[in-house]
Amino acid sequence: MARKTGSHSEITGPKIRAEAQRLFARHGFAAVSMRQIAAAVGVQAGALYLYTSDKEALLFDLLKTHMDELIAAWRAEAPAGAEPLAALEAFVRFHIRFNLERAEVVFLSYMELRNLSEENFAVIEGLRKTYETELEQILMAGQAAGVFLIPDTKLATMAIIAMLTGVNTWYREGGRLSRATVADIYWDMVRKAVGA
Amino acid sequence: MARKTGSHSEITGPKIRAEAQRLFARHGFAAVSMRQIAAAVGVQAGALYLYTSDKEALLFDLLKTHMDELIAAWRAEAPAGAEPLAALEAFVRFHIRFNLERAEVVFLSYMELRNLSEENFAVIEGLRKTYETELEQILMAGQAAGVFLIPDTKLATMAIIAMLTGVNTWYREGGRLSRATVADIYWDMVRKAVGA
DNA sequence: GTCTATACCACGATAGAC
DNA sequence: GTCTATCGTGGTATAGAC
Repeated sequence: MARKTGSHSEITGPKIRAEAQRLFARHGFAAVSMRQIAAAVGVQAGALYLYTSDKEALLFDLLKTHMDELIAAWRAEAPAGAEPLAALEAFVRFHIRFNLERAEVVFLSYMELRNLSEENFAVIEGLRKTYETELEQILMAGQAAGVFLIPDTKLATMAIIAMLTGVNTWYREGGRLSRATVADIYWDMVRKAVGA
Repeated sequence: MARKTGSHSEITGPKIRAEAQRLFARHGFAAVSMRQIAAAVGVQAGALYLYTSDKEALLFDLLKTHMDELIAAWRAEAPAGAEPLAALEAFVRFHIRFNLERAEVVFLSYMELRNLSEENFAVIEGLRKTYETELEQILMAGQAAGVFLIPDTKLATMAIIAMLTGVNTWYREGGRLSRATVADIYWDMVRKAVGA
């Protein structure tokens, strides 16, 4: 017996997060209304509050989950005990691939931080810092081993991450270059930039 | 005889743009109301419409002016007939300096493009493309002359601009490094990245 | 050129029926 | 768990007095 209403919490919860992510990425957090999200999910606006305490919590949940998954994915993939050069190459390829696979939420992570409360902002910033430190430690190890020639590992960390994340702003599926080719080219530039 | 009301259009116009830029950069275009802008300027909300046709036109005016000034400033400063290596160094130092000097509107240019109408978006994108082409031509000239070793000048253009613009996300006045030192370090990394 | 006043609409969030 | 209905607020933009 199909019915129009009833219990769908296992479907509705993830669907709300998915639609919110899509709409926030497309139009911006402040420009998207709870009514729009509800319409995209197929429920009434009031029903959203069964799954989230308020609009900001919805954004924070998306960003927090993303950062946790980013760090966990890198740590699962990082070659243990590898030489700095191999570790750096792994990082470059991982960052480009992971960010292209999750372009929407990556975009959110860069654009919508200021819509978080002070406490929630600090949480996301801390996770971002944790991720950046993973790269910086590779650079420092390579510098100490004499295989990299980097004037400042802190600035090199920021420069490399900005450069890699920038791929998301112009890459289009089905364009001139495949993801693998883009990764090859960026790895070439990063390798040279650190003097390896 | 001072009077409370009267003609102030020569002051009010620029003041509206300045306050709008500050508020848009701080809170995001969609999150700032016309009432907030008016309050910061010291007029009533309705008075803003003497200077702008609507809220989006205010944003477009800021971005268009910025892009025009960016391109004009670079063309005024670009060393005429210089070697590719010198031209690239000039570009790197110019981009970092100009963007740090105008951090607010640069931030807007990256964050608020989606709040423009289709036509206005195309105008800004065209100007951005024009600016990027200035760099790409330097890279192509150096590649042709054999002084650069770049796998793909298009990607190198995007990578370098992303890397340089990224300085704006972390640089704080009075921090560990001066602007000049930051420019030195970034120039070192860019120079190596292009194989020079 | 700026003001007050306001039209009109959409917002986030909640209450209570089913 | 979802619905309808609604509260209170604040949004953009305009009208008309001064």
